[in-house]
Amino acid sequence: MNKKKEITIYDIAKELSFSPSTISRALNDHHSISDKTIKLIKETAQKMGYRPNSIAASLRNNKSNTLGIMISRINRPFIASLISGVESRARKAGYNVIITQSNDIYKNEVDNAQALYDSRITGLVATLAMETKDYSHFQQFIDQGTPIVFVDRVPKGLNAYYVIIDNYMAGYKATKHLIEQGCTRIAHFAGAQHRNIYGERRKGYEDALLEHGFTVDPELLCEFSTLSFSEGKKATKNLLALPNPPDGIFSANDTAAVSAIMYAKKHGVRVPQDLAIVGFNDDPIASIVDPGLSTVSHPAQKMGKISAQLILDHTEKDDDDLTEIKMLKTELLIRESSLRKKGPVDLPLGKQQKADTN
Amino acid sequence: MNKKKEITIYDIAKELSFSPSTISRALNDHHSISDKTIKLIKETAQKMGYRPNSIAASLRNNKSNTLGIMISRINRPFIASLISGVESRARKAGYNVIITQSNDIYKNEVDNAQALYDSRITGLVATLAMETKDYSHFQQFIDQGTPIVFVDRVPKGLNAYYVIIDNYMAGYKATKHLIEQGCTRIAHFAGAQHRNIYGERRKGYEDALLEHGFTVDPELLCEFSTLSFSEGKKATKNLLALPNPPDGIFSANDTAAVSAIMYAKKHGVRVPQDLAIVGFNDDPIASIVDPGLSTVSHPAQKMGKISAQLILDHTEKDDDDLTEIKMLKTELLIRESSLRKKGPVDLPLGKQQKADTN
DNA sequence: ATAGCACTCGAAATCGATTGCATAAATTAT
DNA sequence: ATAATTTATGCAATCGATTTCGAGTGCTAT
Repeated sequence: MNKKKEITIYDIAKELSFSPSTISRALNDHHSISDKTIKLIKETAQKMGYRPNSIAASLRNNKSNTLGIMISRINRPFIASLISGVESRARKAGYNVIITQSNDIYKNEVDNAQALYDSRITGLVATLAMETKDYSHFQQFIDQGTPIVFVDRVPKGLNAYYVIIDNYMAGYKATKHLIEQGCTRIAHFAGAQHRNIYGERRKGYEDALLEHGFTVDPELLCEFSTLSFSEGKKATKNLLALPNPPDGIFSANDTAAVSAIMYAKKHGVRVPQDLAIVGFNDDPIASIVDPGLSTVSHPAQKMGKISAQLILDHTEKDDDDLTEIKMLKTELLIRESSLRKKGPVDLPLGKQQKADTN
Repeated sequence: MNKKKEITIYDIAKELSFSPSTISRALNDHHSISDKTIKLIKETAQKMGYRPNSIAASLRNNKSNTLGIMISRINRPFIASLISGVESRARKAGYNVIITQSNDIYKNEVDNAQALYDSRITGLVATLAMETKDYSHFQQFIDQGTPIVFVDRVPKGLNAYYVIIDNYMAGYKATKHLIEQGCTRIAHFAGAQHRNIYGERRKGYEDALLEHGFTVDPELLCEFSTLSFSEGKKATKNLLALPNPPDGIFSANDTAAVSAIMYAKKHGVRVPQDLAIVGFNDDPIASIVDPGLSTVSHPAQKMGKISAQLILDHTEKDDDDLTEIKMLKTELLIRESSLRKKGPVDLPLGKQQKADTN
């Protein structure tokens, strides 16, 4: 092996006949070292090719300059944006970011929690796996005073920060919008009901119906386990085969909503005239599908940045109270998939396209 | 603060009147500790709530059980899948994964390289920023014997592993397919030419044209800096306004290709009859846009897994030769955007849809 | 002139896990 | 029965940076 020897502060100390303490202090701009000495030491360090060993520093300081992320799967637009936000904010502050994905499996989430704990992360940003119903694997972080920020899919009642959106109101507004567009039988594609976001979106849907004089028809309420493309397709098929099919669908995500649009189109059901559809998330596919999918947009990147910031701020405080809840605004983006009435609408017109590169 | 004291192997040692050495060995199933003692120590560790401090282990072992990832931006389907593959393979082997994104900016890439180096990562998986032309920030890893796996967007001539696809052949086949579909004036949306993937795709395009008796018309060669949606739209507009507009486009990514489809549709140009289009990557939008976008699919997740595996395998060898090149197969997925001729085609029919969840 | 203070810097302990060397006991081989 | 192993464990150094005590120098104020 041809490994070059690594330069440590001891090497610099020997070179300059200083003590390692002085080197360390100089490199960290400690006030008790003269400017001249600091300059000399930094220049020498540079010249010798010194690079700090952050592992050693982490051990000594008992903190790792690392944030941990627990998510279901990276390969989803909302999640990718969330991570992106966490990473960019964290790195600006000199923190690394470790990612772990559960693939929505509870056991993976527990294992990942162990791995992140063992890495002595400074803080944790977590969205729950679809399966997760027990939260005891988070207790170790709380016991150690390691701040947790739960984002989007969150548990109830843990001593942690929360960064969420108002799912109830978003579901309410989306359904109300469909009603205003003249829909009288509105179906709902719902996710697993023990997960807060799906339960709340559904509640918003139901309340909007009830407040406008409709009833909640169980026939029109489709509960999905994953809200996948194929699940959406199958549900759409069933709905359209009903003796009294719906004329509107509010889907708890865009994937299932898009599958509904595509199925409907293929079978001669006009969107939005025969079937108006609203999704959730504003994934890239929402602005690509034809007709464009009306949907609820999350500020995903922003949620990530805020999550990272909460942790960074927390480490500078000395109290261990962290019950702050940040609820961010969503926006109902109205595209063609739900726009039946011409003329002015009292809601903002959604963006039609999104730029992206590769 | 209410932090519980952390349990270390010293605490276990005191509790059981063993030495810390014995505790350490027992927890690692060292052969020189009796089964009985191992069992006792592990049970006690469990009972006391012991959790290993991987930072301390990393310092002592001078390796971190961490892989580093350098990518342009997470928020792209190909990249997200790549990361997903690295993460899942790495975690199975007990490694953490640190992500860094450059946003295609050279300076960020250099800074991220420093941060990853300072974290003493076991290995690095990297795809280059669009801007990057100088590779000296990778030298420090090579000097230390830290393996680098370059994926997709790779530099030339560094002592590293490579995981790539045959961009030349993919570009050649895509163009040939358009020719076979009857196109006679085929445009190309090209990316920055100093980046290998875009240069190679273009070369494949040009050679396919030449070999089939066409010439390369500079008017039809559009070089993009980012291959974004808006860039694609503008280029399509220009092309269609030509006195002699193209009847086919091979785009080096899907985003620009989809923008071309949407622009053409909006302006009464029929796809594929008047304008056949092939993209690259098989992003989710490719199977959502109408007509479905023919495209070249990458095995992104697999590339990630292979990259992680190369590093894991490398750490078990003791030679420092790492010039292995893995070239993976791509597949031309033919959808409606390029399918002019009915009847049998000598290429496999692409998948029409992809499932995803949220 | 001497106490008081600011400024520079060093010695040594510390963070927690690992491991080469040494030791002692137990088992096997000759 | 004695030598040769094997088994089981401890001591102490080590990884590299940080930090608590000090200690020494030079300067100002009284």
